[in-house]
Amino acid sequence: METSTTHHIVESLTRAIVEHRLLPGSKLAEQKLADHFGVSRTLVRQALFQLSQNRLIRLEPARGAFVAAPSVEEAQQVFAVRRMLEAEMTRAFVQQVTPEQIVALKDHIQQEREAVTQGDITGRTELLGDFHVRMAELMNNDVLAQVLGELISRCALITLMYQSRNEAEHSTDEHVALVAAFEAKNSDLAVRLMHEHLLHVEASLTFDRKVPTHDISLALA
Amino acid sequence: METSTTHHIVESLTRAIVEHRLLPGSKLAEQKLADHFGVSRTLVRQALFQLSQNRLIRLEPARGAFVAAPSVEEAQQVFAVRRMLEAEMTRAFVQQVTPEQIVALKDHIQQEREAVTQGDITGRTELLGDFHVRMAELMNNDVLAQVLGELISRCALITLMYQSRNEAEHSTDEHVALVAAFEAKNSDLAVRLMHEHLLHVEASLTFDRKVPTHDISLALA
DNA sequence: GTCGACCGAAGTGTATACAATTTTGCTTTT
DNA sequence: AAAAGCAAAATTGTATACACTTCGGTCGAC
Repeated sequence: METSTTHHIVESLTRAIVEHRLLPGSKLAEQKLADHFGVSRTLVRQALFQLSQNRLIRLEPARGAFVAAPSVEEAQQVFAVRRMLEAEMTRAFVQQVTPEQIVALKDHIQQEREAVTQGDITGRTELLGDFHVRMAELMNNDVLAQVLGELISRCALITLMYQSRNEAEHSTDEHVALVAAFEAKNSDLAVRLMHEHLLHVEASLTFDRKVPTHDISLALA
Repeated sequence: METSTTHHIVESLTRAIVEHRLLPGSKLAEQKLADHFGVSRTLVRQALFQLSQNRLIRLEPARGAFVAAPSVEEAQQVFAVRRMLEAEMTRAFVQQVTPEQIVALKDHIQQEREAVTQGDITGRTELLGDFHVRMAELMNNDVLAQVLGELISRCALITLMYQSRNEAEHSTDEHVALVAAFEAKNSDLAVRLMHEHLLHVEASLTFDRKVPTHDISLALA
């Protein structure tokens, strides 16, 4: 099972959703997607099912697939889980940090800066999330990396739905401060910085505007 | 999408795997399952794909589906993530605990005791894991409950692969101690107890025996 | 006698055909 | 004119057919 064709469709749709080329609430008709990718509905259905597991789309019985529109409550819950998980991840990270890991994270931050200066919004958002996944990977804990990756993938859609002011530089600065705390092996400081960092990211989202956005956007699309 | 038939197949296979009626490494042939459930391969394939997302089975391209055999490393990683996540979950739980929640957890522990005295091994294992999910549900955080539920579902297979000595009573006792700490609103104590509890559960597994168990068990089955 | 290649059986991967449900637009009725 | 009902079109759900890969075994060569 698990062919590369299906994976390609998933990747393509994921990018389209995260890059906001497909707006939340949009219908994803199977035959149209099949025609577009030049495959049968079978493979499209596999891809849609996989995307529904990632919470990027919603499947309604006998109605079809729609781009997900995470509610404010769900967004806040995702961030609450991230704060719980990443606080302790940070503590464990500092306890076993190596100079090579510091270098790897500093490299990553450099990539973030380049994306910011080049105005690459999509790549920037992705890199900012990847910083956290990279930490998990550097700890050699695949399970942690996977779980965190799923959470952050859900955050990507949330961020793109609710983000208001430009906050990329701020996030990168906080990443720099985090790495400094890692380097100093100051785990209490690192945990606190991580906790505050995630609070800042959540706070930068504009939950206040009344958003049945997806219904309207469906009409516009 | 998402019919109830597929869900029924998933449930049935899940029970069979968790109850060890299907041993790790066993092949799950699509046509045989289709005949058994009286449906076409289409629905079986959907179910198998869903089970692979839950990490209960492994899909090998052009080879088929096999009951998963989590490695020792993966088991340890899952427990490491649980410790990170549940430590902070516990802290948050104590901060917002209500008398009703305490009652709910005590009720749950009573159920655990009944399963233990009745020798209901499967129900007992499930209830011991559900205690942790119940905490997440009581916090009104669906995302947390879902993420934790997935981790604990993976633990179920791990536990059944590696568990050695009878540890159910011990776990229930530790749940009692946890609830006592919740009731006293002693978050530091609760966090420490939860951390140690998970260490105990992991320590009760026998990672030492050399386990290419799944190959052998395939031969036996 | 052992190793290797080929052939058949079995099983998976994909496409297509058919059934069931929903959606849509028109007709009819009030 | 608005609403309810009905029928046709479109879309999803399921089954089946066919192509391709893998697995087992036998036959043949060395």
